[in-house]
Amino acid sequence: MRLFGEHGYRGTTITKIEAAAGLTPGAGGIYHHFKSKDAVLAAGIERHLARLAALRDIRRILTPLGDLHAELTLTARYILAELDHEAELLGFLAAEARNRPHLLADAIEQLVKTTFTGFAVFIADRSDPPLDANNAEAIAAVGLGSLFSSRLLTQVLGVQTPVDDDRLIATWVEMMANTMQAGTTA
Amino acid sequence: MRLFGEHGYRGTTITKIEAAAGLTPGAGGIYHHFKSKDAVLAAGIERHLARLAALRDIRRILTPLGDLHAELTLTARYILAELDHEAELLGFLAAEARNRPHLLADAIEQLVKTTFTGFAVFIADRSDPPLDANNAEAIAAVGLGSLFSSRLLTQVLGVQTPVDDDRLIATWVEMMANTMQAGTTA
Amino acid sequence: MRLFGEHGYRGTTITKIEAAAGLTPGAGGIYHHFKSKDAVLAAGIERHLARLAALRDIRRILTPLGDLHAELTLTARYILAELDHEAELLGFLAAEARNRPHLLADAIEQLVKTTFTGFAVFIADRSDPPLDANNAEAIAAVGLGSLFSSRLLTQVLGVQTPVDDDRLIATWVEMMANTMQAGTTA
Amino acid sequence: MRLFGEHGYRGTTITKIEAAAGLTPGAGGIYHHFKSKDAVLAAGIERHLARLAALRDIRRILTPLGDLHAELTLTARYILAELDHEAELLGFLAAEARNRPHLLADAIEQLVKTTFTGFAVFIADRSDPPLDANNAEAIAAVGLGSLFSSRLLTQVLGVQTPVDDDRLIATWVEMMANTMQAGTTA
DNA sequence: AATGAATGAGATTTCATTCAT
DNA sequence: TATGAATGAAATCTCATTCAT
Repeated sequence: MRLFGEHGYRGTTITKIEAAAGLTPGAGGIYHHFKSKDAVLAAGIERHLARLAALRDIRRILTPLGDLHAELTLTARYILAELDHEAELLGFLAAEARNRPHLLADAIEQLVKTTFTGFAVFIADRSDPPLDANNAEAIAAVGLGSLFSSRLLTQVLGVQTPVDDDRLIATWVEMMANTMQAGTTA
Repeated sequence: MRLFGEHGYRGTTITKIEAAAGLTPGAGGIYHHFKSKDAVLAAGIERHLARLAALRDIRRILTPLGDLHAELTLTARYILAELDHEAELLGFLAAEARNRPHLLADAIEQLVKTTFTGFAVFIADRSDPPLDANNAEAIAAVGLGSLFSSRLLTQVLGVQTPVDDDRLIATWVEMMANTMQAGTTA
Repeated sequence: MRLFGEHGYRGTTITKIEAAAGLTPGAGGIYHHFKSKDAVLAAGIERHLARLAALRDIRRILTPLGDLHAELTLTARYILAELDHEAELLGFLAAEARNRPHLLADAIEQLVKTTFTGFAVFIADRSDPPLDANNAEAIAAVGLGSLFSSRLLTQVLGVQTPVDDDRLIATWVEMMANTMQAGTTA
Repeated sequence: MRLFGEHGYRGTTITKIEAAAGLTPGAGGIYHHFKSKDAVLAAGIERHLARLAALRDIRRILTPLGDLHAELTLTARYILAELDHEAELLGFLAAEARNRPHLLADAIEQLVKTTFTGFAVFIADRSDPPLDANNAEAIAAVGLGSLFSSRLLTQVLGVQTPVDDDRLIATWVEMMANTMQAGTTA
């Protein structure tokens, strides 16, 4: 998966995979373990998905601490950490999402959608006054977008953001908390 | 560039490019116009960069209208429109950023950094009370991130976001305005 | 087709074909002329079939000469000559008929069936007294079988028959004429 | 031998043979029983040859019954039955005769020549008036050819003959008897 | 400027065979 | 005797690039 993440599907040759796995390069040794190059990738994605599934429900870490700022900070840190942990998968998704949708649709679903929904529910619940689902969804989109973006820019596009994590998180928490407490959106 | 954006560098064969350009596929006709496949790509990127350069300074559209909400709405629309317009380039960047950094480093700089800096200056100036550069930068990062993310997710990862543009922009404007007027950050 | 006839489908490597065609062996040059190895074979078979089609109707050479012996001798010579001419195709058919029925079904039809039917009609017509279609068919099967066999044994199985063509034909003509004139079959 | 007959030499992989033999496919288990793939085939052919050797002399079934028609019918049935019984070997011979003559030359000799010689002797003896060896040989070639052909066409080329066995044999017996009793050949 | 044709390099995959366990 | 694992060799096919016309 490291190779796939770094060089994309085509760029990751069977020969390189074999070399990286300690097999004689070019001897076709992986074919005793996987049916095809596609199958190697599928197995790699599967492994990542299994891990993601274990952490599927973001709400598990969104337990009320009584302090909204603390909760938001924790959430932000958690999401960034997760994205970092799945950097390989993310890089690969970015490079190949349009080429191999069949393999990746599920991976993307899990990486993005559940997080999004979970966060929207959290926002609706913890806002004061409580927000309707529509507004909560929109706020979740804006909020998560900021965090995703931070990693997509660096990990996918290779841009170095001029704001470090601590500052980003602090600002983000402030903005989210403001929004959830003022609670007035269109 | 459409081909490069859709299929990546390796996936875009010289033969396909020739076919798309009205030359006989496989006859090597492009080599009368470009020195190599790399040169075709470089020229394509160049063209996009030229266009971006013309729009380089986001501040040109951030002229004070007197109404912060209106200004922010305009800004958001403009940025999303720009990202849509450069979808091909964006797609290609995502797929190949790690493979061909030499060609793309500049493109990315221009696409992201200038927008970012310009927006940060706008935020610093229009906040009430005025913010220092540090805080403005962090807010710009969060704000722009949301917008970038919206396009990166759909165009690069192929995820369909459950919030449409109008709602996203409205919410985003609200949050940004709140932040810029309350002005209290860590 | 010579190569396919001699070494079968798998035994005829693209590399050998290229070498035989004056291309650099192993450089994939045929792929500018044929889509795949299968297509090379298909084109070869097509060419043979076109030739067979031109000679499709054996009855054209079975014109009445007034002399049954002469007619039969001519027929035998003609059929053996045809089989010799299509030796490559025949060899290939024998080697691959069970592996690649899709490509070869037509070829076999033309090589065998039309000859068979045409000959049966001739027998029915020229027998004295005339024979019904059933009997004529059976005699055609026995008669053509002898001739086919002579070539199948040598060309396909590599057996050298101890009887030369002239003697074989003379005997065959005698037996056929006997049968067609005595005319009593079960 | 079933595999070799169905898929040819190259098409029959060691892996398939192992699977069919109840060994773990791909583990190389046959190499404890045979030195090489060639040796597996050689042993298979050997076994068939042993069987053929037992039946080597067609004359054993050509014992005079006093009734020529009956004797010929029996002979025809016997030969067709033998060819059916050795269908696997026959199929393999057709597919590989030109590729692996070293392994098969003997097999073919035995399958064809002894039958041929035996039958020629029978014809010479039982004809009335007795025929010289030359004529008998030619008649044997024509006669056996019809029977061989019937099986070669169906088993090797996959052609369905429009004449069933009973009718074929009846006609064949008639023609052979006619010839052996009229006895006038060129 | 365009094309038909070719080619070196390299990609994925298959397979007979070997070998330590 | 059987197996998991590996490997050299080779097969089909792709592709960027060149070149004479």
